[in-house]
Amino acid sequence: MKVWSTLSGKKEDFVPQGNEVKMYICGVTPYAEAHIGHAMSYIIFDVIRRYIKFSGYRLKYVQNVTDIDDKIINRANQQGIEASELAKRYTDSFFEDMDALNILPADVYPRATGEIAKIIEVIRGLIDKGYAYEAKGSVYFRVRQAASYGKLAHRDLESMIAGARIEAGEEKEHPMDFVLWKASKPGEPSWESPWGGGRPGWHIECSAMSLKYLGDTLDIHGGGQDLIFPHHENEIAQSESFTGKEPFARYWLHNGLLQFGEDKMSKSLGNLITIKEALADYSADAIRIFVLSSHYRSPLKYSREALAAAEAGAERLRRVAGRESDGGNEAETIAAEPYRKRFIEAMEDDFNAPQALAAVFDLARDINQAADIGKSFGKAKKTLVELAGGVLGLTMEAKNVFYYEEVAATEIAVTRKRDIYKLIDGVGSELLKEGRNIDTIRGDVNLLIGVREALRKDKEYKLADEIRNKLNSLGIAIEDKSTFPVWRITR
RNA sequence: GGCGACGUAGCCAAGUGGCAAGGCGGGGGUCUGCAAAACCCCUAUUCACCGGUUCGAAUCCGGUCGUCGCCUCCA
Repeated sequence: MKVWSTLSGKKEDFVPQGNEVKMYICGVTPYAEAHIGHAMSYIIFDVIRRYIKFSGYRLKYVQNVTDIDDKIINRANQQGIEASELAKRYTDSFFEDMDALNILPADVYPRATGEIAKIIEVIRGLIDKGYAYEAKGSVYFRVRQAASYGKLAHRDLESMIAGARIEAGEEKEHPMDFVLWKASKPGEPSWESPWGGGRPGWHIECSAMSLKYLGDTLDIHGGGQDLIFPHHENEIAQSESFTGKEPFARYWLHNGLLQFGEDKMSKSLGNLITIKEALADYSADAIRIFVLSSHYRSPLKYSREALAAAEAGAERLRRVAGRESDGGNEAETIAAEPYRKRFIEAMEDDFNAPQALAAVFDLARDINQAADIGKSFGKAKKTLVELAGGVLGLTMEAKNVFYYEEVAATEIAVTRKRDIYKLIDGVGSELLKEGRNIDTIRGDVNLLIGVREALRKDKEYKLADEIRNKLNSLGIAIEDKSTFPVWRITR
């Protein structure tokens, strides 16, 4: 397996320290709803994690929650609630989103506010070793002391200062020094420390948590490209200075950022679409396919067209997964191995999900073809579910698909004589309702299909087609299979 | 200003020296009472532009134009 590491700037052979891969992915600061840029990042690392497990490694996955910081405090003040309450609200919401996107939960979700003791221990160690200093109740990291500062972002201190957008805090020795412990102002959330009341700086929590839960050296540390500098650079400086061990993380993986129109989607630009909004319009599978159809290190542009295309592709995979192998000749079963091989080769090469996905789509076509001509495809379907479901994390659940259940002839006869348009109208008005309940129309739709089947039998195609067309325009698609009709809600 | 990435069909997007993956869309066909779904065929002689290296370049080198990211909170 080859992985591109930001630190070396090239593809490297992936060799973990032991057979349990230690993976740390930067989590969120819960002060607002998570947006689809977050979805992109966490889907990518979910797939990477699933693939590593698929290859036979054990794995421990840690993701932090930065549940205290300036933005949380400010927002909470605006809303007149406690910072902890705001953080909890959005943390809960974040977990809901992750679950809805079929992202496997981390093994540990440490919270900054739950790890104060470890954070203080690390800061104290850094002070003792001369890498940090206290000033007016805050503690800063002394960047000049970390010889290799800038190695991840591939910059040196000089060129960073040349950027000239740095405001030198008067308490800092050097403009690039960053805060490890921030003295709290009156009324702000505060924790006791050797330097007085305060709260942890943003970067230190990740160092403290990864050291605590994964040890001095991680195998994979990941996050969005926007975290390379300063966040991950600072993590390296803190962690390696504290432990005296290099490297802090063997492989640094960073995903490209989601763009919205011409700009990056970000909280500060306010041009974001939340995960919940996206899920209201598109299935989790569609969002995953959208993300995985581009390489993880490349930027990706959000568009309704791209999501709609992904949804159509997702629908095709769902249908394949739902096809039943009606026996067929096992000896003639289609070979799934070539696809599996292609899939693995693609993923082995720096997690080339677009190519892996291409193999999945080709396999899907092969299965459909086999199904159409009555060949057996049980094993191939199993492979499809294993790869697309298990590794790429697609649910492939056909939602809102219903099978016609036979209706008594007498009931059909009675309904045929009465106003079937009324039935259709009833179905339509329920479908258009805000909090519509599909269950309430199932019986009526089923009855309409039963009537339609009777009409077709009697070759009264005009009315039969009218029923189908009317339901279709209401968002109910009917497929007349050779055995029995299937209907689905299309919107 | 410094650092970096990218520019491939109508749209999204792989490929990084040897005949241009995949998805969506579009056109034609098979199946069907007709549809839908599925399947089959077609849909980039060409990879922003210009020049160079090479037997051979979308892929390497130089230049031009354009887009985006980071350098400041951010997945």
